[in-house]
Amino acid sequence: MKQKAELRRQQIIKAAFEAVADKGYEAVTLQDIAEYADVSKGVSNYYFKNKEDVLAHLLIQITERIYEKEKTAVEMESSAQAMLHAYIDSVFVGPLENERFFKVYLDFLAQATRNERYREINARFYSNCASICTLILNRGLDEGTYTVTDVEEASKTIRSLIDGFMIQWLMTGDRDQHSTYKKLSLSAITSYLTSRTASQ
Amino acid sequence: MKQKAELRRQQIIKAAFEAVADKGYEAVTLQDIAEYADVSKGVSNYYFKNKEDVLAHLLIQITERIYEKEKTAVEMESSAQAMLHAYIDSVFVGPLENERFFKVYLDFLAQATRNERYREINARFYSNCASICTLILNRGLDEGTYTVTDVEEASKTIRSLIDGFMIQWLMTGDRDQHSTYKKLSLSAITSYLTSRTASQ
Amino acid sequence: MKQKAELRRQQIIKAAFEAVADKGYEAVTLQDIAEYADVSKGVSNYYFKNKEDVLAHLLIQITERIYEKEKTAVEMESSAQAMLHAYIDSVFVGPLENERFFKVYLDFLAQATRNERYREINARFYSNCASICTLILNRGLDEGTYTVTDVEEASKTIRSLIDGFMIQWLMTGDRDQHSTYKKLSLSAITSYLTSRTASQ
Amino acid sequence: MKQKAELRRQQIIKAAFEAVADKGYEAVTLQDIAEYADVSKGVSNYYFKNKEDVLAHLLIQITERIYEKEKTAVEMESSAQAMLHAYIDSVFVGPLENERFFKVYLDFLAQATRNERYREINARFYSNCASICTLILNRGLDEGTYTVTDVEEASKTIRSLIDGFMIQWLMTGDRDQHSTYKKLSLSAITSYLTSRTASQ
DNA sequence: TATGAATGAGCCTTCATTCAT
DNA sequence: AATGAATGAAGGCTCATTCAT
Repeated sequence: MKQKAELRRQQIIKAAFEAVADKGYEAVTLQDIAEYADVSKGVSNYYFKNKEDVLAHLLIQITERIYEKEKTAVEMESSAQAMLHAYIDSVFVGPLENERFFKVYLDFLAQATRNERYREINARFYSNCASICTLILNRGLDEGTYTVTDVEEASKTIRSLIDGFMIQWLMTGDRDQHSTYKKLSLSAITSYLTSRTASQ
Repeated sequence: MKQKAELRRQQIIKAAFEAVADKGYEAVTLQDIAEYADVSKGVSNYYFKNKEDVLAHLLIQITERIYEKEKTAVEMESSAQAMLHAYIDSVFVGPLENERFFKVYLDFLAQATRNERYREINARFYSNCASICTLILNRGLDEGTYTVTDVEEASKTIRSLIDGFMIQWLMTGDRDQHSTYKKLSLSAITSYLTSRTASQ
Repeated sequence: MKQKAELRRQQIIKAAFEAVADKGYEAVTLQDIAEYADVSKGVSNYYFKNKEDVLAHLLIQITERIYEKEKTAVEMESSAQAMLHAYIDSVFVGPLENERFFKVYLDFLAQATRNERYREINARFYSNCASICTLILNRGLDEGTYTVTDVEEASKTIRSLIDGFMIQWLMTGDRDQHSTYKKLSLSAITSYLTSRTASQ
Repeated sequence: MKQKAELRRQQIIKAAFEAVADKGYEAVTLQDIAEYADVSKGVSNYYFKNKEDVLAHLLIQITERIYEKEKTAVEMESSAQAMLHAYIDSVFVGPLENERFFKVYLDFLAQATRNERYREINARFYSNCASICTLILNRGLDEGTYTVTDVEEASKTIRSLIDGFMIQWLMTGDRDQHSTYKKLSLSAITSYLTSRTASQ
C-alpha cells in the first residue's frame, strides 16, 4: 500500500522535474506535471499538499541524487587529484543533463531567496557538497598536493567556482562550450588549491 | 516634455526594482509596480510595451548602474591590489543593498535560461565586468603582482567567485555573514591570481 | 461522460445565444454567458478554446437549426406554393423569435466581413438555404407555376428578399409590423417567381 | 470660428469612416480615429460628446452622402429604366468603394438593433432611399413600363434586393463577383417591377 | 485510489474619458 | 483650441484548488 503511494509520488516528482526543466519553475502548471506523469490533474493534489509541496520534494530529490552520484564517484578514487577529477566529471556530466538540471536548480535558487523551506533544502545540499570537498581536500592535504589552509573555506570556494562557471556556461546559450567551462572549472580549482602565495 | 516622460520611466523602473526585490520576478504584478511608484495601474502599460518590457529595462538599468559604479571605483586606484579591493568593495557594498540587488539579479539569471533577450543583456554585463577585471589584471601583470597567464580566463574565474559567493551568502539567509563572504571572495581571488603552481 | 460534456457545451451555447441576443455580439462578456448559463466564470474557457470559439459554435448551431426546421417544414408540403408558404412561415416564425435570432445573425454578418471563419459558416448556411429554395423552385418549374429560368439566381433573389425584409422589419423597431413584412416577403417572392416579362 | 470647428468635425468623421472601414465598428478606438485624422487623442472628445457621438455623426454623414449621390444620379435621367440603371450604378459603384461603405453600414445595422439613435438615422436613410425609388417608380408607372401597384411596397422590395445582394456579395469575400451581383440586382428588380402575374 | 469538472481569484492588457496645461 | 498624461473600470484568460463521483 505504502509502496504504491511512494511510487506515485516518485512518478509525479520525476514528471515535475521534466516539466520544470522544459517550462521553468513559475511557468509550470499542475496540469503540465500531470501530463508529463501521464496521470490526471487531481493526482498531484492527492499525493502532495499543494503545488509548492511537489516542487519542494523535487528540490530535495534532485539535490540528494546529485550528491549521491558525486559522492559515489569520488569515493571510488584514491588520490586527491583523481577524486577532484571524478568530482568535476560528476558535476559537469554533459551539456544536456547539466542544462536540464542546472536550469531547474537555478530556478530554485532564485526562489530560495524568498522561501525559507527551499533555503533549508539547499543548505543541506551545500553541506553535502562540502562533505565531498572535505574528503578530497583532506586527502590532498595528507598527500601534500594541496596548499590550502582552511578546508571549510576551500569547500566554499570550490562550490563558488562550480556554480559560477555553470551559470556562465548556461548564459552563453551554447552547449558546445560545456567542455570549455568544465576545463576552466578544473583549472581554476586546481590552481586555487595548489597555490603557493605570499598571502597564505 | 521628453524629459518628463523619461523621469516617469525611471520612476517605474525604480518601483519595479523595489517590487521585484520584495516579491520576486514572477510574483510581482503590474499592480504592485504601480503601487510602489504611487501611480495608477495603467501607467506601466502607458510607458512600456508590456510587463516584460518593464522588467527588461530594469535588468538593463541595474546591470549598467552596477557596472558604472564598479568601473568608477576601480579607476580611482592605481595599484592592482588597490583596484581589486575597490572592485570587491563595490561589489560587496553592503548587506542590505547586496541583498536587494542580488535577489533581483538571481531572478533574472533564472529567467535568462529561457529568455534570449535577458541573456543578451546579461552578456553585455558580463562583458563589462570582464573589462573591469582586465584593467585590474593587466595592471597586476605589469606590476608583476599577478601570476595568471590568461586574462580572459582569469576574468571569468573572478566573476565565478563573486557570483558563487554572493549566492552562497544569500542562501545563508544571514545578513551578518556578508563581511565573511566578502573576505572569502577577496581571499580566494587574491590567492587564485597570485598562485605559483606546477600546473601553471 | 462524453454526453455530459456535450450537454454542458450545449448549455453554454444556448446561454451565449441569449446573452448575445440581449447585449450584442461585442458587448457580451464571458461573464454574461456564464451568468445566463448559471455556471461559473471559468466554464466557457473550460469547454471552449476561447470566446470566439464559443461564438463560432453558436453561429454554426443557429444556422444549422434554422436550416433543419425550414427543410423539415418545406418537405412536408407537396405543391410549390405550399412549400413556399411553409418556408416563409418557417422563416418569419414570429416577432419574438425572429427578433432574437435575427439580431444575433445580423451581428454575425457584420463580424463575418472581417472574419473568415464566420464567412465560411455562413457560406454553408447560404448553401443550405439554396438547397431548400432549389427544392421549391424545381417543384414550381415542374408544375409550371414558376417562370424563372435560372434556379441558382432565383435562390439568391429569394435569400436577398428574406434578409432584406427581415432587416427592414428589425429597423422599424416595431414588432407588430412582423406580419406586414412577412406578407411583403411572400408577395415579392411570388411576384418575382411568377413574373412574365418581355425581358425573360 | 464656427467654420473651423465644423472642418475639424468633418476631419474626424472622415477619419472615423476610414478607421471603422479598416478595423470594424467595435474594434476601432478613439486612438485609431485620432491617428487617421492626424490629430491628438483628445480631439474627438473635444468636438464630440463621446465615442458613440462620433460614430452616430459618421452614420448620418455616410447615409446622407450616399443619398445625395444617388439622388443626383437618378435625377439626371428621364426614362424609368435609365433612372433605375443610374440608381443601381450609384449603389453598386465599384467593389472597393462598396466594400468599405457596406462593411461600415452593416456594422451600423447590427448596432442599430440595440441603438435607437442609429435606428432613427437609418429610418431617415430608408425614407430617402424610398423617395428615390418613388421617383423611378412613378416615372415607370407613367410610362407604363412598370406593373407594380403599390409604390411603397415596391420601394421596400427594391431596398431589400439591394441590401440582400450587397450582403451576399460581401459574404463571398470575392471582389470580382461585384459585377455579377450588380447584374443580379438589376435583373431581379427589373423582373419584379415589370412582372405580369395572375396574383397582381 | 483516482478523476476531471467546476470554481473563482487574480493577472495582463486595453481603452474611453478626464483634465491640467 | 488642443494635447496627451493619467486614470481606473472591465474583459479575456489562466490555473491552483476543491470535491462529487
